[in-house]
Amino acid sequence: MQRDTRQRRAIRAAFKEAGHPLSPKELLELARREVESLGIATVYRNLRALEKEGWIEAVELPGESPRYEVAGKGHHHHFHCQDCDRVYEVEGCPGNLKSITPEGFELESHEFVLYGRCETCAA
Amino acid sequence: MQRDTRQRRAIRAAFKEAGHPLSPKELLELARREVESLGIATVYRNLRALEKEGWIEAVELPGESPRYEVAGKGHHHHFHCQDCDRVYEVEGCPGNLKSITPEGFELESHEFVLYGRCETCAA
DNA sequence: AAAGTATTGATACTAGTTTCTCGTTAGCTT
DNA sequence: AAGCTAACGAGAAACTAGTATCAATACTTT
Repeated sequence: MQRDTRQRRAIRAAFKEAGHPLSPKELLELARREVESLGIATVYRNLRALEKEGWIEAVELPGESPRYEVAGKGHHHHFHCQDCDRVYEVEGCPGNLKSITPEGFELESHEFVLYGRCETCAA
Repeated sequence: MQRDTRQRRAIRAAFKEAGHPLSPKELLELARREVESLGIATVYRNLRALEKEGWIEAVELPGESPRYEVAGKGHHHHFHCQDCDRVYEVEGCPGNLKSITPEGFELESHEFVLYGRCETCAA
C-alpha cells in the first residue's frame, strides 16, 4: 500500500506552488525547502509514481531532458525563457494546422514551443 | 586543408538523397550503402564539420536527440511520423503567435512539430 | 612515386541523466 | 508502542550520446 510521506507531500506541493513545468533538478530544489534531506533518487521515484498514477505528465521540449507538470490542464503549449531557462504554460493554440499538413499525411497531434524572454527576464 | 574523402562525399550524398532530417544513426545507415566500413565516429566528426561550415543545421525535436538537415531552406517546421519515426519538413506556419504570447513576455522565435502518420505509413 | 598529413575506424572515455542496491528510517496497522 | 514493511538517502551502476585517442589509411602536392 502507498504511504503518505513528508517527501511525497513536499513534491506535490512544489508542483502546485510552481504552477509551471519542473525538471527533476528544479523539483529537488523546491521540495528541499520543505524536506532538506531530500535525495534525487526519491525525486525520480516519485516522479515515476506520480506519472503512473496520472497526477503529473511529462513535458518534452526540444533538446531538453523532460520536465513534468500537474496533469489534466487541457490543451496548452509552452514558452521557454532563454534567459532563466524556465518553462511557462501558454493558453491558446494557433490552429490552422490541417492546412499545412502535407497531402496524404494523417495529423494526430502537435506540439508547439515559444522561445524568448519571460516577464521577469524581459524587465 | 580539408580533404575530399569518400566518407564525406557519402555523407553529403545521403543528406541530399534523403531530403529530410537525419539522425546520426540514420545517416550512418544510409552512408554505409556507399562506404560500408564507415564508422560512427566519422559520422559525428563530419556532422560537426558540416554544421560548422553551415552546410547542415540541427533539428531538435521534443524528447529526441538532434537530427540534421541541409541548411538554408527558409522558415519551415517538421512532421514526426509515429510509425516509422522519420521526420519530414512541412511548409508554412500557423502564424497568430503574438496573440497567444502572455503579457510582458518577449517572443523571439518558435518551434512547432506535427505528429501523426506519414503518407507511406498511413496507407 | 614518394612524402606529408588530414582523415579514418575501433575503442576507450566522458558527461549527463536515470535507475538500482541496500542498510536505515518512519508510516500505518493492530 | 511494537511490528511490519514501504519509502528514504547515498552512492554505485547503467545507459545514451557524443568526444578523444592513436595507429593505420588514403588524399594531395611535389
